[in-house]
Amino acid sequence: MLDLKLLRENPDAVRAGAMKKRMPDRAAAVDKALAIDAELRAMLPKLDAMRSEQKNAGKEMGKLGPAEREAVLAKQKERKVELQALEEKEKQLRADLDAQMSLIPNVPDADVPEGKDDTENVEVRRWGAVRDFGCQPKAHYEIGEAQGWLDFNRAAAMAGSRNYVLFGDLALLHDAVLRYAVDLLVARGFTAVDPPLLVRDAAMYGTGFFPGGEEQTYRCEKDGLNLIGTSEVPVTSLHGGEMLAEDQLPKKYVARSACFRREAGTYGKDTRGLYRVHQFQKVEQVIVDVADKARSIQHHHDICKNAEDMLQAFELPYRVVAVCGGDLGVPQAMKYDIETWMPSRGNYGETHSASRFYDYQARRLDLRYRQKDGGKAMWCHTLNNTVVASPRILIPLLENHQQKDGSVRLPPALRPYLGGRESIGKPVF
RNA sequence: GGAGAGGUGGCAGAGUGGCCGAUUGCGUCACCUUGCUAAGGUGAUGUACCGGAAACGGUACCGGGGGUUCGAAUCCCCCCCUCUCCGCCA
Repeated sequence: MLDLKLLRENPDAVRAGAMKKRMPDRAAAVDKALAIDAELRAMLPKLDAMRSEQKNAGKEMGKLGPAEREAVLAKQKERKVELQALEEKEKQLRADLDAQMSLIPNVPDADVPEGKDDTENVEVRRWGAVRDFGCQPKAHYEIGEAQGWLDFNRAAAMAGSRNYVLFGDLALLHDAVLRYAVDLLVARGFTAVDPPLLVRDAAMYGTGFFPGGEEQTYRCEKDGLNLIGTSEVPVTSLHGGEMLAEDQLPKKYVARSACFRREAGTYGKDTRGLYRVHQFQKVEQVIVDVADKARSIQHHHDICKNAEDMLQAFELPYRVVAVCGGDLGVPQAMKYDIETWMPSRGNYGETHSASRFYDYQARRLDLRYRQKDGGKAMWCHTLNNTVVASPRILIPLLENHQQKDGSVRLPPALRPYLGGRESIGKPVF
């Protein structure tokens, strides 16, 4: 949610922001919101005055004698009818305004590149040399199925497409990367969190996934609950409705959770393998801090570095891209994606997504803090980034570290999590 | 699933129809006093919105939504949440 004042003072910037995100419908919400706001403001002074009159006259009544009382009472009843009509109108306008406001996207920062979709994201930096295999490397699913680590058919039979079963050492590797990610972040001062996976609409709305993301979300209609697509939702919502003290900030959380996505509208896209699946595990970093743009940007770099350090420890080549306007979501002000080299795709594939929101989520979540020394109540700033999402990260791990015989070398960082072994798998090719 | 008790400001906790935007305590801030790891005194201290250059004035908000009433934190209805007891259960 944006500040209504920003909308009034600089509607062009907000409208241009929505257009930069390639969301013309949402840009239209700016004008709708302003029109409703104008109508509301036109009636408010009159409404407030009427209420004031009504209130004062009512108070006086308590002190009046029976005769005068009758006269005032009659007058009051008249006013009441008039007031009720106005209040009905006010209520409607406020509801409409709120609906439009919740559609208006966060304004992308100046450092967000222009562009229509992910093909126009701009590379910021690159790390690691892409390995020359000297032959066609195997895809992760070829290695995984040959090793008996992966089964898509049985998964599809019981759960539908875009599902998988991990077995044996791959299941252990899956757990190892997640555990490594949690340990890394805990060592850097983050607090581990195990959050709810089923949340109310308010949490989806508060983090900006609703309205708009309903089609991507599994919903338990009976209970009015939603399966999270990322632990960003419950973790950012943790302090929703609270008034934090400035010296409690920043809050730095690292959550490991299952994530669920319907992937509606992606039929025929990334159908093979572990890239696009309905259910996965993710370790997510979330920061809640004071309303300071420079600090948000610093955090943004820090959480990117956390993810990059992990990829470097995994010895996986990656690049960081600045996500362009057209590929940016509704609530983000700026986003970096980290893409890891995936030989089977012959390209970098998205494995991480680091976003900063400023106070956009905090306003929706009613997430505030009080400034030190008796200062004002302020909306917090929020950020988040993937540390690791698996099984997607298993794609580059298997493919980049595969050996000729189909076994997979383990980077030293992961060995302690797999009994000290230097590789997994037997010769299969 | 059944029975009961509750949800009030940063926190604790009063308030059962008008004198309540809300006693009081704690916390916080300012000033004063005094000094010896401290204490005491005085005052200020919610959020949002509207009008205003500002001072300030006004309105709304006592879990959420409806209703009764001239008037609701207070009465009625629905929903949500928390706690206790019983049942069931990984």
